[in-house]
This record gives sequence, structure tokens and C-alpha cells, in this order.
Amino acid sequence: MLSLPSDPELDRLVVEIIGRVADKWTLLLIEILTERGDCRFGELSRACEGISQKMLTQTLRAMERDGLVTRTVYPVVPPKVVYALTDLGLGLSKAFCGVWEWAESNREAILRARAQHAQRQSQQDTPAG
Amino acid sequence: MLSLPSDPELDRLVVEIIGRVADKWTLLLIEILTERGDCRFGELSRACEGISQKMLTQTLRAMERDGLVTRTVYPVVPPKVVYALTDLGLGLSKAFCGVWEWAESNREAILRARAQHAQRQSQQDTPAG
DNA sequence: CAGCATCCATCTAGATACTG
DNA sequence: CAGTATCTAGATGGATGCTG
Repeated sequence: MLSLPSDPELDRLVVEIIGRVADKWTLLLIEILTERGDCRFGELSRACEGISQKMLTQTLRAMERDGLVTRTVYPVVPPKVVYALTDLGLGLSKAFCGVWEWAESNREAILRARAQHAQRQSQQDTPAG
Repeated sequence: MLSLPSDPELDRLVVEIIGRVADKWTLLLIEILTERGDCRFGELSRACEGISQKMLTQTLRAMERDGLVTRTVYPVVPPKVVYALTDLGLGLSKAFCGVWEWAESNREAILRARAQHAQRQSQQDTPAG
């Protein structure tokens, strides 16, 4: 038995870890690195359309800090920095497959639920309108 | 074929959905509701130790809006409101099992990676002591 | 090319007080 | 019991300008 199923403290730890890795850009970067393999900074920047350099750097540093990616600097001109998933990052990528597939399969159900909810809301707002 | 594996737009949609459902409190509430079954507001409040009423209400409303939980109000005194996972919510709960197990199994690896990273950082800060 | 430093708008989370 | 309303500190994220 690796862990008690209902240990509140463990739950909190796990939730914190998931909360840290489950943000928008981290997931997108993991997805991109899983699909493409190793990438340079600029390639990630283009693939993550809409991300700012600041967020890209920040997210990559956090991922590096948590051991999800490696950062390799080549001492050439112009500079070349390559990011690669570690085994830990690859494991996370696989672990997220289930959630990813769930989100793909159920995104319409969620959008439908939201639409219905919005309808009920507007009905409440104008009950006899 | 349900989806192209590398459709950037789909990726974004999925990432947004995951980003919305993968926050700290949502995960904790899903965990609690999965473990305990239907819960009243107060019970969730106590189980999610540290959460404020505001965040609890806010998170539950978002979950209700996205069709993850149902909210049933009993017209009694004192008020009684019961929250229950929907099939969608239950599916998400199951989908997250993989990530949950990954986080449990690798939390020490992550903490170790961070510790090593912190060491390397302090070595860089004091290169010649 | 691959960043870092800075400023600024916004969003968030929590504390507090009040209500049916 | 189960909320709502309000206020505020802090985190978040983007734009800009500069560097090796």
C-alpha cells in the first residue's frame, strides 16, 4: 500500500502539486514538447502562440525547477537554448492523457451545461418579463 | 477519429478547460465528494479546511455552472443545501486518477528536484565563497 | 536568439460584516 | 445553515525597453 486513500494532508500535497503543474502554459508546453520532442526557446514561443516572453521564461523556469524539463545552453553565437522533457515530465505528460481525453470528449458537454445554466439564469432574471 | 492529435486550436480549448477544472479547491472538492458522496455546504466547508465561505461558494458555483455538481436546495428551516457530483464530475474525478497517482508517486522526486535546483542556485550565488 | 528588469492593469483570495 | 456584499493585499500576466 503506497498511500492511504483519504489522508487529508497527502490530499493537500497532491492538490498543490497538481495545481502547480496544471496551469495553462505548463500543460501546453508539455503537450508541445511531447509532440515535437526537444525545442528551442523561439520554437516554443511560436508554438505557444499568445504567450509573452516573460510567461514563457517564467513557466520554463518553474518546470526546470520542478524537474519536468532540462535546459541546455549551447555556447554559440547566436545563443541556442534547448528544452527537453525529463522522465518526470514525460510521466506527467502520460498521466495527463486521461484528463486530456476527458476534456476533449466532454468539452461540448461542458459548453452545453454552461449554456443551459445561462438560460436558467436569464429566466430567473426575467421571471414574468 | 475523434480528434486530430496536434490541432492547435483544440489544444487551446482543452487547455482552457483543464485550467478551469484543475485548480486547488475544485480538485479538493471533487476528491471529497468522490470519497464521501453527497455533502452539505457546511460539511464541505469543514472538509476543505482553510477555505473561506467565499471561495467555497464561488468554486461550487463554477462547478455547478460547468455541470460538474448539482445543487439541491431543501426548503426547510434551517436551510439545507446538498451538493452532488454529476456524471460529468464523476468522469472528471476518474480522469484525474492518473494525475493524482502520478503526483502521489512523484511528489518526492519533485521535492528532490527543487532541493537540487536550490543547491545549484546557491552555488552560483557564491561561486568562490 | 534568448533572455532580464521594470512598470502597470487586472484578477484573485482571503478577511470581515451582514442577511433570510 | 448557507449564503451575499464589500474591501484589500498580493499574485498574475502583459507591454516595453535593454543586454550579451
